[in-house]
Amino acid sequence: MERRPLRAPKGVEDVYGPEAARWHALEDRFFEVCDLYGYRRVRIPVFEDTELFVRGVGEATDVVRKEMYSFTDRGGRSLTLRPEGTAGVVRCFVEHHLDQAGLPQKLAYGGPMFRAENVQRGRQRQFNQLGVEAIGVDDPDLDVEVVALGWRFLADCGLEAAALVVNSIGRPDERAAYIEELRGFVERSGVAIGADDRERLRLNPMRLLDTKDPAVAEVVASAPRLYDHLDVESKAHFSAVLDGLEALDIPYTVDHGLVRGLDYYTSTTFEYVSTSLEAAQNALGGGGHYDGLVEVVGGPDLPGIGFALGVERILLAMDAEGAAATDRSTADVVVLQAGAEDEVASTARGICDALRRAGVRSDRPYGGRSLKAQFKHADRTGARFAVIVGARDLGAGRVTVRDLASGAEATVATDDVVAHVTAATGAERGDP
RNA sequence: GUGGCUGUAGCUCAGUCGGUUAGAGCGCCGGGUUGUGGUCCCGGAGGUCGGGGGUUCGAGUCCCCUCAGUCACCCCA
Repeated sequence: MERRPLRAPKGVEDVYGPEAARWHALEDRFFEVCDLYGYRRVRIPVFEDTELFVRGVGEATDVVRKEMYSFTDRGGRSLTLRPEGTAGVVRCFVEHHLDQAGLPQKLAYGGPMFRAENVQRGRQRQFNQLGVEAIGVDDPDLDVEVVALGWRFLADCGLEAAALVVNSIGRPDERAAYIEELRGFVERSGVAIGADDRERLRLNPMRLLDTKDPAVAEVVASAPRLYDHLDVESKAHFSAVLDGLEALDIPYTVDHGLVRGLDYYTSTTFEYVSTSLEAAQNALGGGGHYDGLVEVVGGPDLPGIGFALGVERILLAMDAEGAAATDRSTADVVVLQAGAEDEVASTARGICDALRRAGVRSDRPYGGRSLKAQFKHADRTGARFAVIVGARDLGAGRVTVRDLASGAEATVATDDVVAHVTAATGAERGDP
């Protein structure tokens, strides 16, 4: 039989040890902030009907054209591992008629997303996002709330080198006229257009606005601006959003060249970027309005706005800024055995169980090793106390409790161990 | 898909001009102490030198191929 060690597939990664604790802390913090803002958790599937993404995200997008993990199931259905979260949340909203539960529906989600891309720093094939969606009400103040939620969360993460970029890309009808004008302008300019940009011009001319080609960028810089083609209503909405951000002391920069990669975006769009990361992976997250999406998925004509943040990117930014990772201990108490007598083992087992039932994180060094080795194990867990169970004290119904930091020891009746330990740890926490 | 860089112990890495049995630090296990950890001392386990082929008396070292990882382009989180 083949014994070659198996490795995780390219583009996925294991998270373990202190790093896993960091992830959980980050996710917990995110949902706490969501709770503060009234966004309720929604759990949506990891795979969906392929059609959802083709329609929702858009056929012309890179995501749909070449990055989807699609497969056919045994029933012949085409399914796709979700490349992003918004389409699924909106599908959930439509399918369960959540509009009947009152608008706006404010939802929060998180989890892995999948894109068949080439791997590099800050970009995996399975990556994790945290996001919110507010569906059903068109109000610039709701835009402000969504943008603020993400901003405050990033601040909670200790990210100081974060920046907010905002833009408005208007409604599809406003864009249609502009796109023709842009295309004509670029063609008339006579600039040499590379293969990449030619493709963009054909499929998704808006993307030309963030071209990497300096010559094209120069032409685009002098091209007419989309923002100037927005009507009074759209501009009023956008300036109301800006006013709201200012009122909340959230710093932003307006970039009329900010174009997002997914087709469903309309109106307000924004990105959170880290100035402590290289440009290739400086996007911590982004979002915007998606006013046609609910209808595209088969629901009523309702607006929506949301964002998604990349967990890996936030962690990278935290590393770059030197934000401390807290490495929590895995036990408060470790119950050791001096000797292998049955009574010693069963007492140790019982004490450990009693501690756990009392809510004290407890562990035992299994494997019948030397007391010295057991102490080393206790050290590794970061435990505060070691309880030593051995024949010497057990005859008197007692065990030893050692404070691993100070070395102070107390001899305690086996029945009093839980009270002794909870009193000591409780006093430290300041509990009554 | 394209290009650069890197593959030696669990981890980080050294390995001279091609030369005897491939090393170090950390980590792990054991002992010093049969009831006491962190420090210290001693010992031990752990390697298809990414894989295959070639050159050579001799290859971790040179050449070719290949695989993997990584960074970057594109695009994004």
